[in-house]
This record gives sequence, structure tokens and C-alpha cells, in this order.
Amino acid sequence: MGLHIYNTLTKTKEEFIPLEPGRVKIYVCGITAYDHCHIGHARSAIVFDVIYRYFMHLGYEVVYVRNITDVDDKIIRRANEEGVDFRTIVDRYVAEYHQDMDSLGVLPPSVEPLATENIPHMIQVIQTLVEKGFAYKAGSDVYFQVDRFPRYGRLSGRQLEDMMAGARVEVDANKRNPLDFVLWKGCKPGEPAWDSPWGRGRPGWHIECSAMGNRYLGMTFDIHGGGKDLIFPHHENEIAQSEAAFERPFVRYWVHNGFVNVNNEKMSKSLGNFFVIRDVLKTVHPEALRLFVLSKHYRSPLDYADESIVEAERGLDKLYSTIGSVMERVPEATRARDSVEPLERQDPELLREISLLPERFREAMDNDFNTAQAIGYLFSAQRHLQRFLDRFGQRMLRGPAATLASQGAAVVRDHARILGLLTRSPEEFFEEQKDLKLKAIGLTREDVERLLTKRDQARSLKDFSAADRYRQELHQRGVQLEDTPKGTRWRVLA
RNA sequence: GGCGGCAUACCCAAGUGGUAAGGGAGCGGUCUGCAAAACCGUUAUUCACCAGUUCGAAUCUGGUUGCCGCCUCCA
Repeated sequence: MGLHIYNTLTKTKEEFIPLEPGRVKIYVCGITAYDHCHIGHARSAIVFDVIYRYFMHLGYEVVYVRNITDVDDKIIRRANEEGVDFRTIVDRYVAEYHQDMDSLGVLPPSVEPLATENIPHMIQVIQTLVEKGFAYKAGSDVYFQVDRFPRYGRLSGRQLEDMMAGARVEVDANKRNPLDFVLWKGCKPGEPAWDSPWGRGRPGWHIECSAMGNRYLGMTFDIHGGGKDLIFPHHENEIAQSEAAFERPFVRYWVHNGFVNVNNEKMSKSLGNFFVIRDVLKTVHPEALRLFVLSKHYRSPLDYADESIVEAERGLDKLYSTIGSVMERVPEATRARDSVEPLERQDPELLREISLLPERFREAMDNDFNTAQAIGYLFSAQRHLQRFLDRFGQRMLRGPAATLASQGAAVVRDHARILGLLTRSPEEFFEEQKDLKLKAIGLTREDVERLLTKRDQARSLKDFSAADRYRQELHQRGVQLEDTPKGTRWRVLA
């Protein structure tokens, strides 16, 4: 079947055919560096991170460009509010953004261009547009004239006339048409500015993506992505600029992710109902957040709720826990390869499940990156694997059983990693999880260990009522105990 | 006003013409000193509602209701 992607431009799922065999060129709109990133940014970043990873998994050479807007009105306003240079603001939030992306396990793109590093190229594109009659100077600004571009409105599915009727467009005496948008903006005193043929000023927002996409990926590239809210006007304007300037199709597949909602309403700066990534990660494991994001299809709205996050945490726990059991109970030197028949005899259903996982997973992901379905298959394989382990009670596994189990764990983990999940060792994960949760409930490891030791002593004296009291005390504070043949384990409930 | 999207069990969520994945929660059981975790069993003759197309529809068509988004900076 091959990979199919929903294309916003055509409103259909289309087979993905790269411009050049074996190579994919992707451009995703990153952030404007003027504030903390919230969960909406996280969703977008995670979704495109998975798309990036999946293409690499399919064996493509991927050129992935994700820009940063480092000059714009909001940044300038922020700088003025704080009485600092715009660069101070940018540096602060870019650094924070990188930390956030890093903690989320979002891979760095191949290129991460800054707008201010590409101004000469933007000026060139604007110049071309002026020469070709698509842009005009008015006052100290340069505007793109939308009615010169016949396909304007195609991406967002609207007619120029309809939008005029909507009339929620700012009135600007300089513009010939209210929908014309600025390419170059003359500066006021004290604002960051660059020289241009039209005087000192700065680029409009939309032009940077046209210029940088062109510079790093060429006149036409495969995929352009971003949040749904960028469809209009940002991406519409990019198409107009690029196609008017280069006279080539700009992008082959437009991919847009849905919003994160809170109580069924879009999470946004203007509504003030947003959660900042770094705050969330103080209590939520980054992979749990990722599992939460990926458990719904990327184009649908995703409602952010504590309950859903807890569910994701439990699910992740379960996956790690099964992988961990396999690692503990399979001897290091398990022969990687027994022939199929002895494995079949161990558990035909499990064998089937793990042999089918790769193609099921691929089928799901090939269907417009259906991560929710892919995750379903992961859990199904996990359950079969855990069931198999349980058949052996607490014993170590040997021979074909060990082989089967370790193959199962490997196939689950390898596929989870395409989604950026199960990237840690189980021990590492459980330790991280403990640290996070202990901090949240205000206990230290020492606190827990102390009570645990007391309980152990009571238990060894068969004083179960005392032991149960200690257990109860821990439980009340959010720590749950789990007795195993290898000692008592504990976890912090969310 | 224009354009678009969504409605699947108690909750989250796949499924887009062939007879309802997966996860959480609940209940019963196994295991356990008791728990917890895990496993087993169980929980939608039904997919907002009403018509229609079809041998067959959650899936297609028309209509109704409800919710959401874009049209202004926004992932």
C-alpha cells in the first residue's frame, strides 16, 4: 500500500511519492521566541518528531527544517515591556525551547534557521515579487497584492470575496486590498532594523518561511507542516509568495496537526488556558506526555486532562514493566536464534503477535501516521508477552522460552522507539518516575526506605499487623508497595 | 455571515462499505500472610438522531440536533 498522507491542500489522503526517490524534504513552522512553550507547542513538536522518525525508519534520507522566528512584533513588544534588547528575549526563549524539546525527546531538526540570519535571502524574494508585479511599496512598507495571485485561498478553502465579506481584517490605509499582507515593514525608531531597497526595516512574518524553505529545501519540497491555525493566513501567504516568486509548486503535501484543548476549548495564549511544558514536566514523565499526545490521531483535537495524563502514565508503566521483567528473567546469553518450531510450541499466539507487529505497525503508520492504532498493537503485543511470562510464575526463562520472550520485548521496544517511546532502560525509567513523583508528594527516598525497613523487620517477625500499618502509612502518602521474591518494590501513585 | 471539522461503551480512543482494535475504570476469579502488580473472565446486537443508497453502513448520500475550530497574533 505504501505511505498515505492527508493533504490539507486537496483534503484527501494521498499516496506519498517523494520528489526525489529515497529523500524527503520537510519544513515545519517552529516557534516565535517570545514566551514559554506550552503543551500545544509540545504536541506539534512531538507529532512532527514522529513523522521525522518514521521517515527515517522507512529508510529515507530526511532533510528536516524547523525555523525559529526571532524578530517580530510580539518579541519587540516583550522587549519594550522589559526594557531590554529584543535579542535578550530571543536568546532566553530559544534556550528554553531547546531545553523543552530536549526533555521531550524531540530530535533536533537537520537545520534550524533563524529569521534574522536569512534576511538577505528574504529581501531577494521580496525584490523578485516587486519586479514581477506581485508586490508594491506603500509608505515605508512593502505589501503582497493578493488579488494578483489567482490561487489565493486555495489551501484554506475560501474565496477572496468571502473573506472580504468577513471583514474582520484590520483597516490599513496603505493597503490596496485589506487582505494584502506585509512583506517588509519599515521600522520605527529604536526597533531592530536591517537595510533594504525600501529603507530600513524588518521582514514580515510570512516571508521568512518562503525564503528559508527555498534556501534550504529548494523551490519545491515534499512536506510542509505546522499547527492547524497556521493554515490561514500564514501558509496561504507562503504559497502565494513562493509560487508567485518561483513559478513552481511550493509544497506537495501540507500536514497540519490539531489543537490541544482544555475543557473542549483551544489552548491558547489569548485565552490564557495554557499549560507550560516545563511546568507539566515537573510532575509528568516526558514519555508519558508523549504517549498521551500520540494516543490520539494527530489531526483531531486533543483534550488535555489530568485523568488522561494519568492513564498515559499507567500505560507507559505497564510497557516498561513487561520489558523489565523480560530483562530480569531471561539469561543474558540467550541464544538469539532458535528455529521457529520450538518457539511456536512455546506459545503460537505470542509468536504470531510478535511476528505480525512490524507489518501491523507499519500499516497503521502508513495510514496517515495513525499512532493511536500503532500504540494499540504495541499494547496487544505487550499483553501477550506478559501473559507468557506469567505462565512461568517467578521462574527464570530458558531455551526457546527465553528466546521468544526476548524477541517479543525487542520487537515491542524497537517499534515503540519509532514513536520516541521506551527510549530508556526500564530501571532508568522507573528511577526517573520515582524522582518526579516523590518531589510532587514531598517525600524523599530516605523517608520511604525507612518505613520500608521497619515493615520488613515486622514482616520477618510475622508481625503482620505492624507491617500493614507501615504499608498503610506509605499508602496514605501516595506510595504503593509491591512484594516480590526479590524484595519489596514501591512506586508513587500519581 | 463565509469556510471547515467532530459526535463510537462509565472514561480515553482506533476503525472510513463486510459484520465494533487498544488502554483506563468497575465487577468476578487466579496468585499473595494480607495486599499490590500481573494474568484470566466479564462490561456497545451497537456507533448523536431521522430518512435514503446497498445483499450488506459506525463507515456512503440528504436532513436534524449538539459541540468545536478558522476567517485577527496563535502549534
